[in-house]
Amino acid sequence: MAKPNLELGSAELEVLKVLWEKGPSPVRDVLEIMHKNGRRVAYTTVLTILTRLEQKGMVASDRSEQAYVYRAKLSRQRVTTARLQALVRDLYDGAAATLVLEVVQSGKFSPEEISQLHRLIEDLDAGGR
Amino acid sequence: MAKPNLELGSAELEVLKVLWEKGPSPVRDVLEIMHKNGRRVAYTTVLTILTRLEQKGMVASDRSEQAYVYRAKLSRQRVTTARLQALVRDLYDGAAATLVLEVVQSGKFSPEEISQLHRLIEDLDAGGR
DNA sequence: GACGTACTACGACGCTTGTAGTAGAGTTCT
DNA sequence: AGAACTCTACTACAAGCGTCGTAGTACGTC
Repeated sequence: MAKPNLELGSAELEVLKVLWEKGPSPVRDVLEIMHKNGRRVAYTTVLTILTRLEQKGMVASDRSEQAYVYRAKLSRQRVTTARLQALVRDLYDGAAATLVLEVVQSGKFSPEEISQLHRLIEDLDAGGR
Repeated sequence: MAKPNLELGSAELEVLKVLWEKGPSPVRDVLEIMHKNGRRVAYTTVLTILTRLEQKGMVASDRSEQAYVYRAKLSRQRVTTARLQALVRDLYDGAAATLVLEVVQSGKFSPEEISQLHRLIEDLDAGGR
């Protein structure tokens, strides 16, 4: 199975996100959700994006109903980790810890998030050995 | 001061990375380092990229020597955190901890790195409250 | 069966990015 | 001075992406 190229534009990502959160949806629904999120795009724009995503193998469509229903073929986690790994690889030569260090030090995390991270890493540290 | 748009293409990022690691450099040096890294590009390509980066305000050039010497105007950390934050915002509605969880679970960290992260987060957790 | 409505197919356009060639200006060597 | 070399400015071009219009098709309603 060919590894799909996981590079996505911002609009493509936004459409995918709707699919992840709402599950398989027709174009109309995707459009409405994007409108609710403050993104003003035309119906045909969403359709075009979905068509392109399908060409890239990232979504699939079913035509049992009147309109095509699109669903994501890649999990959010898959896309996320691929992107992060690319970031780590490109900018840090693979030193993931360094990146996390810088990110955490940037101070953009709330205290609750830090606690959450703390627990998270602790579990990993304990479970991983 | 206008907040620069931190969106960068992969080639632009690669050039910036050289400047971060080697410090201010003329085009020729950047080119040679990229060649050493296995990236076969033409001199003029690097020049074009640097010129564009300068237009975007991400690098500056000095002409005291024969050739322009370019230096990065943004720190690596700045770019990294901006990118990560964009990722978190776009894909996770701001829930950074969730993202980190997924990344760490992806298993791309070595035990040492996990320990390192552990200490890191612990310090933050202690110091932050 | 004609009409309105919804959906899809196709094409188009402008901007960005990756890539590079060519021409011209400046520097150096002889 | 002339040749060789280096550097920059300008131009170009293809691919990718965000955006959408238009035209055609299918379906339900009067």
